Amino acid sequence: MTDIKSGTNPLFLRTDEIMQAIELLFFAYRDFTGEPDELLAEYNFGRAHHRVIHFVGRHPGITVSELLLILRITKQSLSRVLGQLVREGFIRQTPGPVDRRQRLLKLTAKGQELDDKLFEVQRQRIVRAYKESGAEAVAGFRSVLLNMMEENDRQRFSR
Amino acid sequence: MTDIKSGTNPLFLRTDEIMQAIELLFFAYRDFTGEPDELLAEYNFGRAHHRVIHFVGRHPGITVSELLLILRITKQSLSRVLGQLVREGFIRQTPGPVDRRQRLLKLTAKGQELDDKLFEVQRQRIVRAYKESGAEAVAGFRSVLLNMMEENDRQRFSR
DNA sequence: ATTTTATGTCAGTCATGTTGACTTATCTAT
DNA sequence: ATAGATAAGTCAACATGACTGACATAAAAT
Repeated sequence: MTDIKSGTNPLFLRTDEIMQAIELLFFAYRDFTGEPDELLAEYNFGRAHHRVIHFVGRHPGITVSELLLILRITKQSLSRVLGQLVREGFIRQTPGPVDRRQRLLKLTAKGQELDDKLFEVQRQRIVRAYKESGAEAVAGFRSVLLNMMEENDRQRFSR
Repeated sequence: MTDIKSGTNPLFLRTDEIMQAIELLFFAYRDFTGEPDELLAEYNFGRAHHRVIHFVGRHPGITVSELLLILRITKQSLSRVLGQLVREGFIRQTPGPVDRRQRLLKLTAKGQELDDKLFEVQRQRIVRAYKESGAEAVAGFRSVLLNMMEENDRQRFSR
């Protein structure tokens, strides 16, 4: 049961390797979100706004409940940031053509502009890391992260 | 300048690949922190407590200012969670033997026990992801995350 | 003796999450 | 046609974890 104690444990599964993985994720995620956070602060927005802009940008016409499923937060939490984004003209809501209870979400030109800016700072960091690591490493990076997330979300990445 | 428009752009640097990287990090990090968060909630602790327990566990005798440098938060923020952990007997503070202004931090047996529990849930997720991806993928994963973080923190991982 | 450093504390604010209760409009099924 | 379910929104209260700014104490360094 405890791989830790069995001598046959492959190197990459040893305790200190796992410990390093935990810290790698902590430091990389902290820096990955740091630059966008600075940019968002200029708009008096936070990371929650970023996530909404990102997923609406990626899925134009997404409904509120679909967005809630992705973000895994309550509608009250979403309501606050989404309300701000709509009031300030970053996101537009249109009634669903089939089901008129739905509010389909889309970025406005202003919202798209912010989305582009946010993407650009993250793109630069990722491109640098990808270039320095090479195509093969990138495939490994993708595989490990995919296997680390809950199974039902992995489908988003199948092609 | 814009690699996006040049046709010579390698596959793994294309816009949609970078976009996927952003989402991979979001979903993987969300699930990576989800289980520890549930465990911590039983103690009325949050993610901030986890980080303190983790880094004190990894660096017994660390000083408050060293911890602040790693976490990149203010001492007032640290003070609240550290104070709780000390009052509730998870961390012990001892005056520095050389510089008596310092408070060297160590986990108590109780703190070590929680650290072990937290490590175990994260270990299981990482081991699963590592096993399913293989040793080569793990090397790529490490490389990309290392190159994604700020340079001065990379030294922690050099061996 | 003075200044700097390590740590801690008080007070107030902000962003982002939570629970619970309730409303309105609209769709679905009997 | 009506009853119930669903999509979305709102009000209120609360917790966590970040922030700024001001100030206090003890010990080290100059």
